[in-house]
Amino acid sequence: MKIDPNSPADLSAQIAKAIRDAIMSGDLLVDERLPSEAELSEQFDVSRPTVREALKRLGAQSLIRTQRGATGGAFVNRLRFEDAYGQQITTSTLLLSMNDVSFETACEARYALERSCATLASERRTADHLATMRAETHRQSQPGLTDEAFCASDVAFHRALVDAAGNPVISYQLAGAVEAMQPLMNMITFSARSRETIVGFHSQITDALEQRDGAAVDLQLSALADYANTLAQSVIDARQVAKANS
Amino acid sequence: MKIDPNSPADLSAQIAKAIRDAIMSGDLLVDERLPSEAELSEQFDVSRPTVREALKRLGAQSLIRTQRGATGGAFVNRLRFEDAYGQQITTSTLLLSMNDVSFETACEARYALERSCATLASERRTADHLATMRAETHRQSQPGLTDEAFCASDVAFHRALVDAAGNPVISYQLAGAVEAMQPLMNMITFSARSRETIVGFHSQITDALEQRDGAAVDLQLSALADYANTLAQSVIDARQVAKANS
DNA sequence: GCTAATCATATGTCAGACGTTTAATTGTCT
DNA sequence: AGACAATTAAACGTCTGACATATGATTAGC
Repeated sequence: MKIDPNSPADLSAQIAKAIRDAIMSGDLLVDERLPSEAELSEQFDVSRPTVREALKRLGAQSLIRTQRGATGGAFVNRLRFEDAYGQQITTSTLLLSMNDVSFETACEARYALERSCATLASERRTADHLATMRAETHRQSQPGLTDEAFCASDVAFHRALVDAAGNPVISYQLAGAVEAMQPLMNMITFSARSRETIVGFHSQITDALEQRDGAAVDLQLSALADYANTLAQSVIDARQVAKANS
Repeated sequence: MKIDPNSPADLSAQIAKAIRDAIMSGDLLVDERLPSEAELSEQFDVSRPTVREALKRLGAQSLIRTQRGATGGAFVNRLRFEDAYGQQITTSTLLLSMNDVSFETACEARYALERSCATLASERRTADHLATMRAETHRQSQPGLTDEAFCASDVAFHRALVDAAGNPVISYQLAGAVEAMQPLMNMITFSARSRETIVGFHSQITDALEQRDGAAVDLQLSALADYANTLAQSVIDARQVAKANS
């Protein structure tokens, strides 16, 4: 673990990189304790605040955790899927909003990826998954639900579908694709009729999953994707008309 | 933007959260300049090092960038897909290695997700994509290639396939799934014969893509996934035998 | 009017100090 | 001897104040 002392600036970035590399290469194992901040500052020949900035960088990526007290310090963190979800969702959401990704593109990506777990999900779905999906579908049919709550329930439904595939890697990768859509979905005002249509799709998907009919799940997801796009397009059209009239 | 001054510790985490929320909610726009560190430390009523730690956290997530000098400061960063790739790959790789994800599970996820862009890729692939894929396939058939180089080329091939779908969101999501497999693939010693088989799959996939035959692409990917699993299984079996004999 | 020196601003870094948390050690009492 | 309480030490969390450095803006000089 060494850094270049002559390079212009960003010592904390260099230190963070050195430690990150050590973690990724296996030089530092999970739950291993890093030297104390004082020791690190001596090793790298920098001040303690600089070391701390480096450690905060790593902490932000969940690569380390810190503990106070006598036996405290910085420890290599076992990165758990649940921990990574949050970051994944944050990043995906910002990517969509900051790069003017169209609803269509995001929707296409989401459903293309989600369809990829239709087969696995129909093989492995448990009663729990079905129960969650039915419960969310039922919630979505309640009158008086706000659009935000409807969208949140929609996300929960699809999360259950993805989790039914029983593959944590898939669940992780799709967390971003599914959840990052929520802000885009929120621009849509869901009429009673469109909610009814979506609830219908959800019911059919759940039924197909119960019967372990992967092809039918895939088909319904595809149809749902088309419908979501239609809804979004009508919103966009309406806005254009409004703009033209103003 | 306010924080709770009575809470026990981790002021920098609270400040980072406050700013992160401001960015995600749209209160802070892309390329907007944050107050200077001195101003922030006054606003939040903390010292400058604490503010700096918060800013480093955000910098680690590429949410902000900093610039030195008179008109410098911290700016809300436009998160680009290319910037996000790196983090995505780092996180995915660590998730696999730290959670004892089996080759089978990772492979299943990777190919399930990758197959989801078979249809789109066959509709949208350009001559460039095909050229890249053929070039990588050719490289893979060169004798004397190290296993690492073979794997790297394999990744490049699949990246081109994914990019052919022409959807940046899909490319981003799959970057993690595809690249994170590389360390796992590296445990396999590719015999001349197994390389030949893989090259054969790659050729057929490229051919199918050229003919815009999405179903065939899907089929070949599926077969390739099976073959990769077979290879990995033989490595695992061989190790078990070796262990039993030792 | 244009170039060059100066200045102001803001980040990058350092040194030293104090507070707080936490576990281990020590000391005392039963 | 054993259990509980007080002390101590290690480490992180934070603060203050300072200096170094980069960079755009300003000003002086030609």
